[in-house]
Amino acid sequence: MDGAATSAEGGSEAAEVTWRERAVERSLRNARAKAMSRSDRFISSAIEILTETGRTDFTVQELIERSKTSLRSFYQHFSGKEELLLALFEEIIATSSAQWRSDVEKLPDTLAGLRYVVEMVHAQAGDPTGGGINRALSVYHLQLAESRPAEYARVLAPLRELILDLVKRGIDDGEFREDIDADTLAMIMMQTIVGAAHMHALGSEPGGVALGTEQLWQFCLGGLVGNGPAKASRRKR
Amino acid sequence: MDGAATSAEGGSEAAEVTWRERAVERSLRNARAKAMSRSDRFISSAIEILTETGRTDFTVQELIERSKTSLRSFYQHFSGKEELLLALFEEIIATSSAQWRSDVEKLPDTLAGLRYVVEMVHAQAGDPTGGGINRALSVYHLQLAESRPAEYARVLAPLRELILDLVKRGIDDGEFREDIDADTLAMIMMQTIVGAAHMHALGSEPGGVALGTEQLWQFCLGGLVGNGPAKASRRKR
DNA sequence: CTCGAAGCGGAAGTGGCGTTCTCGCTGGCG
DNA sequence: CGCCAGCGAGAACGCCACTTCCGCTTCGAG
Repeated sequence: MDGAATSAEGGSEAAEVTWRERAVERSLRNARAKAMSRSDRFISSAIEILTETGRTDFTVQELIERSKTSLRSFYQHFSGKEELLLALFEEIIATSSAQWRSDVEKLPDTLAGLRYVVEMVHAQAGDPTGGGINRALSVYHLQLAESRPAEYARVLAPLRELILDLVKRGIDDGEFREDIDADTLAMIMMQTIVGAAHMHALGSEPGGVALGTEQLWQFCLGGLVGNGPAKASRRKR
Repeated sequence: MDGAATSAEGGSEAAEVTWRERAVERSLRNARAKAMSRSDRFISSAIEILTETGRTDFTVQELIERSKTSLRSFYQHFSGKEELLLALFEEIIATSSAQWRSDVEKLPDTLAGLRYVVEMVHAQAGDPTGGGINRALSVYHLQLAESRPAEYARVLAPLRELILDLVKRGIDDGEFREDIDADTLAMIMMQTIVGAAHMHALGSEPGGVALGTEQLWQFCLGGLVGNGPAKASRRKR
């Protein structure tokens, strides 16, 4: 969770605007700065709980006790518990993706970049230190997809676009197959990676088999390259 | 859902023993037959609700009203709502898998078999008629994986083994890669297929891209074959 | 046939939890 | 100083899973 949860309280700059704005909108007044710090209190306390317990079924009571605030205050900043979780989810995805994107840009080629993303997602899911967050958010993942498809798509967009960019580049470089368009390929990739991350985070690989990052990447690579890629790179970038 | 939900009330023979036994064990007496029919009442009513609403958050009250039974009765057959959902999940997976397995045996080769499984899972997830069930169970999927890892593994075993058998055969025939062992390969396959099914059932493909069965299969095929398969079939079966 | 045990329907009751509401306080700004 | 929005504390409400109690029916053993 390193890059993700740590910067959740510290706060980067660009990526974490959306949910914060929504939270602040609820207390529209000139005391913006104060409201933000208060929203952060809730968020960081929630992160604490999730890190410790790994479950999203904590009570709102527990949250406000830990954050030394009141119920009144909580519902002034978030329309409900679900929106808090959404904010958390968004925050973590956004900051992680931003971090990974900047890391990827330092890597030599597309393959190394995609491989890095696979490694990071998988590693973050399996991280035992504070891995509780991922455990909790894994479960929340599909709940969100079901109850709020639009929000879900929006929240996952940063990661999707990161993968999409890499896939596009891979196709342009002639390294990947061309019989599946980039958007579809990227979506399958993301589903595969995220799905594997869920299983890994929950630690319940059905067959009792622990799935290694390397194997996962090799599988994805095969799917990306396909049987008949334009092996010789056609366009140079 | 045809093969799955329909036979849920009709009842096949072999596959759906486990949960039924557990349910019956709760009312151990020689009136086994009656208890079974009563459990079925709950199950089939639950299937009705899930088919219509696609949500697992129906109230137990609603369930017993529809099944014309009583709360008293419900808790005599199931320890709680969660166990009912578990039974449902198990039933559907087991009967579907059994059906698919027998279908696959009629197909000429391993590739066609695996392709068939991919198609079936994906089609079942996207089926609009009664697709509510899949929608609901998709969300329940990770909840179960988190709250009851052991049950989860057990319930998903039929599908996992079906895929595993096919993958093993593919490796033996020299059609698939050998640098990833069969168990791991099968698990990645299942995760990918099931993950895609979830997205498809929930209808929330993040990029707004609808994922076709054909593309999914082509991707998986690439992952299964890899870059350096023993192209010439080594052992004949 | 009788009687007792067990399953059942009906319905009130319990506890947990998300959410709302009430009230009294406080701190900054005109 | 006085206004008022934000806040803390907590009571209250509604929903829901789950429990418990009562009285009826059924069914099989004696």
